[in-house]
Amino acid sequence: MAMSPNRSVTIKDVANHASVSVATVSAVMNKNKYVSPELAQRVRESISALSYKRNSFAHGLKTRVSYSIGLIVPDITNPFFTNIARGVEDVASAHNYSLILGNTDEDPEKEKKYLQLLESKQADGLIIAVTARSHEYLQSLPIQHLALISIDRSLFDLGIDTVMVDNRAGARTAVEHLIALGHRRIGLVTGIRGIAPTEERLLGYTEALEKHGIAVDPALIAVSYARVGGGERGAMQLLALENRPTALFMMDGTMAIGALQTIAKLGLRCPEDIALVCFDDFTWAAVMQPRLTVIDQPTYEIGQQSAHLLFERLQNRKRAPREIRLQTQLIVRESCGAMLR
Amino acid sequence: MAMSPNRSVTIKDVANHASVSVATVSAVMNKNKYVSPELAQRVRESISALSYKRNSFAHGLKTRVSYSIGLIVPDITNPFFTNIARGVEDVASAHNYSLILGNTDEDPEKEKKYLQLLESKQADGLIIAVTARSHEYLQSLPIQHLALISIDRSLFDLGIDTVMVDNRAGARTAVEHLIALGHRRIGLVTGIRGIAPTEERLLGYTEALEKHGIAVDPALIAVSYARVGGGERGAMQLLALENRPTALFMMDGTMAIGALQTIAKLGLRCPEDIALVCFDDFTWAAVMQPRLTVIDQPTYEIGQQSAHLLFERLQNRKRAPREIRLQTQLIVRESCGAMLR
DNA sequence: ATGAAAGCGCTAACAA
DNA sequence: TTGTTAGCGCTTTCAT
Repeated sequence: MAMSPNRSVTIKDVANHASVSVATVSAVMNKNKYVSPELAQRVRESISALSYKRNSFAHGLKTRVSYSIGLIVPDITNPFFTNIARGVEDVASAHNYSLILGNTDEDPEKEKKYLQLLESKQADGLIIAVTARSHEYLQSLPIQHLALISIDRSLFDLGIDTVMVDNRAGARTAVEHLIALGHRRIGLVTGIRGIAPTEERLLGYTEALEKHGIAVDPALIAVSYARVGGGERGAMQLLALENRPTALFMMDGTMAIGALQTIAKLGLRCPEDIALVCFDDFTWAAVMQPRLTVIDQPTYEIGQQSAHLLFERLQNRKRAPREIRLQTQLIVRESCGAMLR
Repeated sequence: MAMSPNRSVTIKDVANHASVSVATVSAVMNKNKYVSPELAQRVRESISALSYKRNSFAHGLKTRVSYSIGLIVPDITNPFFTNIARGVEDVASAHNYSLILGNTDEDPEKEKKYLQLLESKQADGLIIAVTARSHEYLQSLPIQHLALISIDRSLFDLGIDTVMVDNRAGARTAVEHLIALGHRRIGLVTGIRGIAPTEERLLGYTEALEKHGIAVDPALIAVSYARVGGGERGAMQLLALENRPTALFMMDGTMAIGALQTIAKLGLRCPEDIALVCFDDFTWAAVMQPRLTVIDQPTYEIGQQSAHLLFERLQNRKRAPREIRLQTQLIVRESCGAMLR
């Protein structure tokens, strides 16, 4: 597609300009051999005079390192992943690595496509929130080449470094908070099944109910997807019930927005008629109506830590896989109704 | 940093496996030469049998195209840029290009660093929201190599394709809306100076006031930066005035969040005591308190269009530079006080 | 219709 | 201490 542009400055040009060999130029650039101060100086001057920049194709062809890593998430537009991306990018950039971004929309086919792209680009590493049942692709990857870090979803069983949140505890906390507030019929709107956050939060929800002797009513569990529209749909399903829940636990922040809209559309009030708690905090949570009670996830840290893990592994391929579980935090605001007391 | 991994499958392996020459393999991959159907088939089988993926270093070294483009924005965490990124990524991905992301935080030094990174990575193109006065770097870039598209901020004067919004009209609309609502003392909180959105919106603000015979009061203009904290600070500066404004026009959505918080902190109500209009809409605008009256920018489209422009230019380096101005849209909700009537 | 081989720009082993 | 050169995997001209 792109037309071939004219030649740019090569290491040979620098060598000629400084009247040294290309090996010498290479040596000063990589500081991996002794070069006399005078020559080194001359080379540096030529480099800046010609504003030479190393061709990373040639460099990578030789060394097999690309100085770039991938980040594959379902949707960068979800603030949860936006903040993760920022965290990853900040540490990648500090290591002089560049970040290649991909959105899967939870579609295994798109995931596969990005994986192949990154493989052919020889990315040194990859941080990925895998889609549901995508493990077979991962297995077939030349994993020894690509340092792999799983985020949000666990691949620890496959021996892959993982950074995620304690979903079960988070969900338990949320539901117990609602129970403490007197709720017995607590509706749950989940994201897609088959990914760790959904399954673990589901478990936490169940545990909390059982612990307090409340039977789990399958009718109160709506399976949906992590978008505003998914929240609207899931909330609608539950609130349309004859014997509708008095509280809603939404598994994702974007879904909580949707739930709020559905509640309003039905002419109900939150928290007076329906209490609401959700995962994910927002920068603007304080100016929402009602102000959301949330299970806050340390999003930026997830990004940071996963990138750290990645660079660690790049340096030591054989260290044992690690699973980092970050803690969530209940932030009580208005939507749960606690302020009503 | 990364250790050298073991060899992967090369074109030579495929050639051996299919008992043909590497030239033939290359020909079937690139479909640029006649290859007999039988050989082509054999090659294709070998490729998938060995799950061969072309080494993009070698490919790029030869062809000088990297199939990757850069996107440099101030902060991906600002929803305005998040949506742009999604738009860019979607079309890049459709072209089998990958997207390299960078955040500048409006710091010209960071911008320079990314520019160099992308140059050495031989990115085929770059979509950038330039920082204030960064034009000298851009000039020194081997622009003939790198297709450049400017977004949000204009570089059209430099002959560079530009996609932006009609800031002046947007600001005028916002301010006239406030004037129509009876406001005379309209405070303005700007982002950093020296970038087109700030300067053009400032112009629109001034024009609207003058058109209605209202003198521009410099005390009502606070210069700040596009973050929640920047909005808090800017709003505080204006609301602390003895003769404080009755309405606030915030140049950015994140700043509007900050303004709302400041208004609340001062014990004022929006819109009853202070009316508010801002640039940028949010997915969750409908569930904010108050619901924000905004000048909506077509963020996703900015991303899409800029990427289209980029691929267009990649195909035709010499077409005349184009400036695309997208229109904004006033969305009247509660924060302006229009609903109070 | 297919293959041999040069060469893209760089690194690193080896020579001098 | 510095330079010569092979070769990374691919594309493409030129032979055959």
